[in-house]
Amino acid sequence: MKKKEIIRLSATKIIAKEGFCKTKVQAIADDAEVGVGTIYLYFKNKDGILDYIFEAQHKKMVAFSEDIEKRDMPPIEKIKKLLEFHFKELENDPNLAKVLAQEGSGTPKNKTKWMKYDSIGIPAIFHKMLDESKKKEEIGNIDTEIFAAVIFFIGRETAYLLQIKGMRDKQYNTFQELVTFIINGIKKHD
Amino acid sequence: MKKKEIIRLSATKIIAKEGFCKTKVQAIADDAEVGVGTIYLYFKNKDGILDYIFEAQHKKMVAFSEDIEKRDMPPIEKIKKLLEFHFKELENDPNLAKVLAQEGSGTPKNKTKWMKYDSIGIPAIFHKMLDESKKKEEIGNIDTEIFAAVIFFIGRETAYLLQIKGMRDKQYNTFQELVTFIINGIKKHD
Amino acid sequence: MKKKEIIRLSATKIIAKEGFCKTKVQAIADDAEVGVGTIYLYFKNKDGILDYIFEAQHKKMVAFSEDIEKRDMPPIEKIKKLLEFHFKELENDPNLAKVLAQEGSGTPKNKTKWMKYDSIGIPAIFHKMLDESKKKEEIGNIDTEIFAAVIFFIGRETAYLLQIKGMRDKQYNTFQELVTFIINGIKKHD
Amino acid sequence: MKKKEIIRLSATKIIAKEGFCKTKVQAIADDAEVGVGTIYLYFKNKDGILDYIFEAQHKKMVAFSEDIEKRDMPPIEKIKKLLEFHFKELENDPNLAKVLAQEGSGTPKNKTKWMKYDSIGIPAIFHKMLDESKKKEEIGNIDTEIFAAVIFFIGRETAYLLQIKGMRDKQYNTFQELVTFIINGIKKHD
DNA sequence: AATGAATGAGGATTCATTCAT
DNA sequence: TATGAATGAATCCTCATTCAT
Repeated sequence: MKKKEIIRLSATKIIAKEGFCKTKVQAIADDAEVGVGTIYLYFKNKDGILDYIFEAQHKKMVAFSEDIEKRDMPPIEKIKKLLEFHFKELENDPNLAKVLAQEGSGTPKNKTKWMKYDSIGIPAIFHKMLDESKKKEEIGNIDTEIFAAVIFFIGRETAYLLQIKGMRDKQYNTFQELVTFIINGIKKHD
Repeated sequence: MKKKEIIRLSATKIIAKEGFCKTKVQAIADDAEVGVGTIYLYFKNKDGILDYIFEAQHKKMVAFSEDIEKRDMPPIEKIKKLLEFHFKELENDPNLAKVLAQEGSGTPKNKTKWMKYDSIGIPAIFHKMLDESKKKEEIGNIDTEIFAAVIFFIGRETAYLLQIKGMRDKQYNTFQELVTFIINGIKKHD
Repeated sequence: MKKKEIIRLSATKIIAKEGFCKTKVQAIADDAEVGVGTIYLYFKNKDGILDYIFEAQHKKMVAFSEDIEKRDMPPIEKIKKLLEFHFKELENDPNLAKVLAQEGSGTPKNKTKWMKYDSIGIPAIFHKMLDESKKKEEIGNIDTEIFAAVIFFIGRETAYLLQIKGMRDKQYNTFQELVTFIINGIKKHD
Repeated sequence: MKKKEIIRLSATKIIAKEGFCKTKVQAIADDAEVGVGTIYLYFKNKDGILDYIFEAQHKKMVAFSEDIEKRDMPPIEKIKKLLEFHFKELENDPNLAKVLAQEGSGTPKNKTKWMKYDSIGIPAIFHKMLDESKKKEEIGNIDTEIFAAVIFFIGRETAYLLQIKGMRDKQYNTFQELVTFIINGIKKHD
């Protein structure tokens, strides 16, 4: 694997455990089995590492959503598919889920470029889908912007919670339940 | 007001803006208009300040939930009441919402006593209520432990989001919609 | 003495011995018998210390030249007086002389505020005096701007040389000879 | 041209602009269009590059002085000739002038072999000539050792000043004036 | 001979904490 | 109680130097 990716994975692991602020660049270097200096060959500074973690994940999500957009299905099904992908990703890489949840929740001011873009970009995808779905009267009269963000964070938090609480065995069910919960929560009720 | 409370409020304000790690004790002292040394009269260390913020809020929540428990009403109504209180609190003090959401999401290892207790204690209350509600078949067959935590965090996250996105005007509606969303999401569907 | 002055003196001593680049802030702190942190209470950064050394000396020189300007004497006498003061200063504090000579000779780009002002300001004083003297035909038709700078540096270099070469005993004579040398060098010769 | 010479010229250029301490070996490599590693084929370390710059110039000066020594002319004329050569060299390569002036002024302790030798060797030549001249009573009763060094540095400093102040057009005259200044300064006055 | 990716010792700076007043 | 000047451990980042290719 490329050195940059090795560093990204080690950083994700350490930051998940310690939190970004408490993570020492040296610790990442040690885990990645490279010298500290090497990290600075691939990243401008410590923030740059976190930024890259967000960038990598963000690009994956966007690629998937673009793919889904092309397909012909009811908007609410698209939302379901995206939710499933979103959750599946976080389920597969719990460290990543932790980092995205923990470090993505700062004030915009303190966010790096991709952190900002991530917490705007992904919810924006959900937002667009929710609007479509609302137009077709599949879902009730909710504030789609806020709900898009809420849905986005529910996934991250849950992946993180399962991890924290050592409930990895519960994961499959939980994510399915969560998708149902969200779909039920937003569907039009008479 | 007591000095300790003045410091807590200043700390909440600054930490909300900067994040705990980047917050300098000096900045809190400046905002509270006391000397740095004074802070150390009331708090053992920097972590102690954050701990106290969680402690204060946690105690409020517990007091309310104990009050509600005594009353006679269907469990799902209790959940609704607690949710409304939870949201109302965060709505009234957006800085507090930010701090609780941002700093509450660390690894247990890095959490101070009350931070841990807060994210165990409050969800535990929801958990108990959800279990009762499940027994009475008001809600579907969900993993109540996880959902308790999810619901707890949805509140924090949303209060925080509204604040960040500068949508304070949307607040009243959003919180109502959110209560509906959650209640619908968990209710038994045929 | 004020802490800031103690630090300035220690810095002058160490920088004279090691050169600015090789001087460690810790070494200055050790010599001044203060903590490293203390230095940063009084100076913005390492450069700030050097800057202050130049500032302090510059102000002394300007004060003396303003004093001399008020007096009534032939311009060439004023030059002589200023030269003598200039040399005397450097003679009394050889470490200072070294620092001013060594670190004052960088590219403007690398100079701090007062370093720049010093190597412009002091020669400017000589320049003005030389122009006056030239008008009165005391001195020959030389490029006064360049000579002002040359005279300025001769002093610094010489003080420095005497120090380096361990010829402190020669000092008194040398500086007198140097004044004569310069005065003879610039005087009108038939 | 030989690689070593290409590197020497690039180093002279960069060091003149940045100062030795702030010059990065990589920057020299870039300017010389060679790899960093290549530099270490020709020079033991960074100091070695500076040393070589002094060595090259020193050897030129010594060659000329040896040539002049053989000729039959009054000592003061020899001094004049050497001064002219000294100035002409620095005039032709302003970057070199800067480097010699800036980096030649360190404490002996920090000087590399040739840096030391340069500021001992060249002044020694002047010293010898001044002594001869003094014996023939061409010049006054000055401390010839100190004046030799002073004269040596005046040249470097002036070449450097003209460069810094962007007065390249003034050069020819200035150097002539300077020779006159020095000769007048040291000549016997009745 | 030539390269440049990799290294890690070293140094500037920060900031939580203390303690004399 | 209240203060803030002083401290120094801790940490990011740089850059001279090496060495496998």
